[in-house]
Amino acid sequence: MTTQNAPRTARERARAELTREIAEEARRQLAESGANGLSLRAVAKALGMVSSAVYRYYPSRDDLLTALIIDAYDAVGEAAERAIADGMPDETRGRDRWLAACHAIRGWALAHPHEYALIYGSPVPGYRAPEATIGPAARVPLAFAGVLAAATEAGELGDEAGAHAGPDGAADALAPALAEQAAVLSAAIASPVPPEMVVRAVIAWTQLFGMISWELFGQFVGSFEPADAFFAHAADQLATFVGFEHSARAAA
Amino acid sequence: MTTQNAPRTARERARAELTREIAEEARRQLAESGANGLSLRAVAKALGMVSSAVYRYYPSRDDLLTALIIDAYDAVGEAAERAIADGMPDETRGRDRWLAACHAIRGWALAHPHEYALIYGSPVPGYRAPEATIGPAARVPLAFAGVLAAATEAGELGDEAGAHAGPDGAADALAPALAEQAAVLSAAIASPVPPEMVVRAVIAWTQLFGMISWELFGQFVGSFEPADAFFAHAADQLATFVGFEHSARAAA
DNA sequence: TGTACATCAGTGAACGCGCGTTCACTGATGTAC
DNA sequence: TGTACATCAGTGAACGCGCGTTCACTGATGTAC
Repeated sequence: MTTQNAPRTARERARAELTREIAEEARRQLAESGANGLSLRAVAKALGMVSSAVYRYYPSRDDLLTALIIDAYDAVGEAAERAIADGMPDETRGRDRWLAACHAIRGWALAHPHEYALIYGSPVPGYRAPEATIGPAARVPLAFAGVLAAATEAGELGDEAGAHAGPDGAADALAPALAEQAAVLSAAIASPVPPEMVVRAVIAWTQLFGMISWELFGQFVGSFEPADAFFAHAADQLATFVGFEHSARAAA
Repeated sequence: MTTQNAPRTARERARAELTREIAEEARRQLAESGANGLSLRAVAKALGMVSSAVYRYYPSRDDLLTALIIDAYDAVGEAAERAIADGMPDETRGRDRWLAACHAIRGWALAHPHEYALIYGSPVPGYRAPEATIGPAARVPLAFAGVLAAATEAGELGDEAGAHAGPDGAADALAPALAEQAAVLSAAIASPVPPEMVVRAVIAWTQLFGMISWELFGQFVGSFEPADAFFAHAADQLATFVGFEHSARAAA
C-alpha cells in the first residue's frame, strides 16, 4: 500500500516518500491517541503541510486507516514468519517454532499496542475493512498453519498428547457442523492436518490473542501483571494441548 | 450507580428516573455508534432536553461512560452468577456450572456487543477507569473462582485430567514468579484452589474471552462463523483442561 | 537544446458539522416557620 | 393552612475547539515536438 516499485522521476520519488511519511506520522499519532484520535488535519500539521494536501496521497481518512491496518497485519505477520523461520536450524521441532511465533506476536503487540488494538481490538465504528486487508490478515494464521502442517508430516503431532478423553473414550470428537467447518478450512489451505487438530490449533490461537489482549487492555492489573511468566507458561501448555510433542521426547 | 434507594419527594423520584433514562439512552446510542460516538449532546437531544441539562445528572461525559461501564460489568457478572446458581440442583457438578457460565457470558456478549467492547475491547482513548469499576469488574472472575473452589472442596477436580506431563513427569510445574502470583491471588480471595489450577483457570478464562472477542470482532468470518459449535467444543475442552471431571464420571 | 503545453503537488479559504462545557437566567418544587 | 425563602431542574446562548472534505488557485515538474 505504501510501497511502489521503480519510481523513475523525481516527482514519483517524492510522492512515494511522502506517501510513506504520511503513513509513518499517522502511525505515530495512532500510538498516542488511538485509532479514533487519528485525524488527517493533525497528520498534515505535523508534516508541515496544509490539510488538503494529504488528499493528494490518500483519498480519504478511511483509506489512510486501511493502509495502517494493512501495514499492521503485515508487520505482525512478518514477525511471526521470521520467528518461525529465521535462525532456526532445519531440524527444529514444530513445538519450538510454534512457541517462537507466539512469543514474537506478543513481543510485537507489546511494542505496538495501538497497532495491535487497531487490528485485533474492537472495530473502529463506521469503518468497514475492505477486501485488501484479507490477505495480510491471513499471514499469522497461515504461519501457524504452516508449522502445524510441517509437524503433522514429520509425525511430531502425537494424537494422544493433547487429547482429553471423555467417558466414552472419544478424545475430542467434533460435532458435525464443527467438523465440516474445520474440513473446509483445511481443504482451503491444502493442509494435511486432521480437523481435530485444526480445531485445537484455533483454540490455542484464540487463547493466545485473548491473553495478549488481556495484558494490553489492563485486565491483568493486580493479578498476573507482569505477565511474562504467565504468558510463557500458557503458551507452553497450549502447545501441548495442540499436540506438539516436547523437544526432549517423552516415551508414550 | 444509576439506582438510588428510597426516593421520597417527587423531585427525587423524577431525578432517579431521569438519571436512569439518560443511562439507558446512552446505552442505546453506544449500541449504535460505539463508545467513541457517545455524545452528551446526542443523548440530551434524544431525550428532548437541552444538552446542558444533562450536567445536572452526570458531571461530565466521562462520568456517564463510567456509569455505563459499571452497568455493563454488573450485567455480565450477573449473567454469569445466575448461570451458575439459578435452576441448578444442588448436586450439579462444577463442570456443568462452569460451562453454563461460559455460555451465559457469550450469550450476553452476543446480545450486547458494544457493551462487551466497552469493557473488554480496546480501552477508550483518554479515559481512565476510576476505582469504582474494580468491584463490578471482579464479578465474573469471582464467579468462576467460586465454582472452582466448590469443585476443589468437593473433590471434583481430578489432578490428572487436564495435566500435561512433560518429559520429567512434572505435569505443569509453575515458574517461581508465576507460582507466587497465583498464590497471592489465591490468598486474596481465600481460595482453596491450588496455584496450578488457578493458572489453568486463568488460561481458560483468557481463551474464553479471546474466543468471544474473535467472534464479535469478526476474526472468524469465513472460517468458524457461525461459531456456536466451535464455542461449545472449545468451552468443553477447556473445562477438561482446567481439571473438571466429566459429569458422567470416567474411571481413572 | 529550446520552447509550448500538460500534469500534478501544495495553498488557503471556506463549508457545514458536532463536540464538551460554562453561565446567567426562569420557573417550578420543596421546606421552615 | 399560608406565606417567605431556599433549592434545584431545565433553558438558551455562547465559548472555543477540531473535524473531513471541496474548490479555485499558483507554481513547479515533466513531456513532446
